[in-house]
Amino acid sequence: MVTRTSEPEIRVAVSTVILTLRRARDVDQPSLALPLVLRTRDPHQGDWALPGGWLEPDESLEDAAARTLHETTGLSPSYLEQLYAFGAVDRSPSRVVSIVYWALLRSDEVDAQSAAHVASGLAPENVQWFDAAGLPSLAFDHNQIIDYALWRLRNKVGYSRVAHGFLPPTFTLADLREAYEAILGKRLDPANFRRQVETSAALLPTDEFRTGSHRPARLYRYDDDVELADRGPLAPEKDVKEKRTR
Amino acid sequence: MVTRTSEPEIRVAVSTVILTLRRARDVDQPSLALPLVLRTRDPHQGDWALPGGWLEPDESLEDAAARTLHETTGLSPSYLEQLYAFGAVDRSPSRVVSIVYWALLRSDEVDAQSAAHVASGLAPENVQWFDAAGLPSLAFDHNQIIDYALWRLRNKVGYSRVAHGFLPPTFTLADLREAYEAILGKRLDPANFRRQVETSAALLPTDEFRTGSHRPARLYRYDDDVELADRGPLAPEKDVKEKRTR
DNA sequence: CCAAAAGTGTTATCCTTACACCCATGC
DNA sequence: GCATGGGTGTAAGGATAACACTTTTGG
Repeated sequence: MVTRTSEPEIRVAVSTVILTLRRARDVDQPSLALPLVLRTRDPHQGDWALPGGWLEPDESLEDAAARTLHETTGLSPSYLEQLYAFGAVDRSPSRVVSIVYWALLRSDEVDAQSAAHVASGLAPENVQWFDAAGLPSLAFDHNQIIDYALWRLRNKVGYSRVAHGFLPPTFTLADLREAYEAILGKRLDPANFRRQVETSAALLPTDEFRTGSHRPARLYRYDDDVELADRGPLAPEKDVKEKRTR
Repeated sequence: MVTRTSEPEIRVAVSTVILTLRRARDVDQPSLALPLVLRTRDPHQGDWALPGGWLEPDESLEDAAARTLHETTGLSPSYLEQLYAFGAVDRSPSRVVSIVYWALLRSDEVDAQSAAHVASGLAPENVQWFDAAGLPSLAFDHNQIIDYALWRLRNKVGYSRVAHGFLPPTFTLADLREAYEAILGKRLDPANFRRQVETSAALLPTDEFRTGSHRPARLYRYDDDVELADRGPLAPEKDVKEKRTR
């Protein structure tokens, strides 16, 4: 067996596709949006790119994703999961292996965290939010990466509760359905949607109702006790900790 | 924005969980097995570990997985897909980010390639095949990694044709069903299984039959023209090339 | 003929889908 | 009242699962 040692010219970076569901003015349907960072140096100077940065020796991949995302955008996601490791030789002039994560965040949290980021005096002028449909040509292979993240989100919304990442602790079934519709890009029957989420038993009804227009709608919350094996043996540590303290 | 540069102490490794379906003596049901390599140095000297090695600067992640797998075991898989990037700080004494792949290979190819590997004079005594059920305690986090690979295989067999990786070009429906049964760990109704794969339209019947015992069984082959979006926008390059030359 | 696997038929059940319909509130 | 979204009912269609049954070979 030949023993080899890695050369230092391979660097490890992390990037994050962080999505939110925002309701544009004069549009009733919310749509997916994500922040991009304007590159201020080569390679790809002047192009938009995913927020990210280099992996530090003393932090895990997920920690690095959360840190670099926060440093560049001020955001702290409500959901964070590894997407894929991209390592083609020619994806960057120097050799970079990028571990990409995807994340979700409520739009009101985006607003609050962005405001706090601006108030802290850091430079936000390099960050801009784009509608996920109709992106410009991005730096590196980031268009392909975002396509893959959106595909994963569309897939996963069917067998997990990732939509939770877009919603406040309590929400109406119409809120949940709107999130599903925006993710899947198609309208869903309200009656059938209600029965499907009810039989899945992942939701708990509360005694509260949202009033303000027409018939009040019951508020629901997610049942944290429901086991869902959407990540298999790679259980997120957060869940484990939550269970321990219960 | 703070600019950081990665320190050279982070190294990138690749490992591969390569599975085969082998029929043990005196057992009618085939079972999943995988090769492990005995570690000859610290850390974890004397423990069994996944085949792998360091990423070289001029090769892609997938190329590195195929190369290190071949160097350590002599095997060339029929199916190869990225599994996950593992990067916990404490998973190794030095900082190593491991990009792990999972792969499939027919047992007769395993035998042929292993024999060729031995004949070429390389050291095979460090490699041993283990039944996927009932592994010993392995080096690093490799037990967890294998659990995740098996989970992915069980999931993916339902909506893709990964089972193809265990089968020769033509095969009977009983062959295919045996592969599914071994992967899923449960018996399947032959009648219903037949109808499911027939309606999925991923199989083409041939004019040949396998004889030798009882009623001859028709041989089928996979229909390469069937599109399956099991990897989303990350289409393997092999498929693209095949389409171009068609 | 007999055993056993290949292959077909049938039925119950569940899930999905489409859509009619009633309910409760703001205006 | 009436428009509108919240919520229930219902029936058709398809997928699944269980299992009886027929076919075709080797011995």
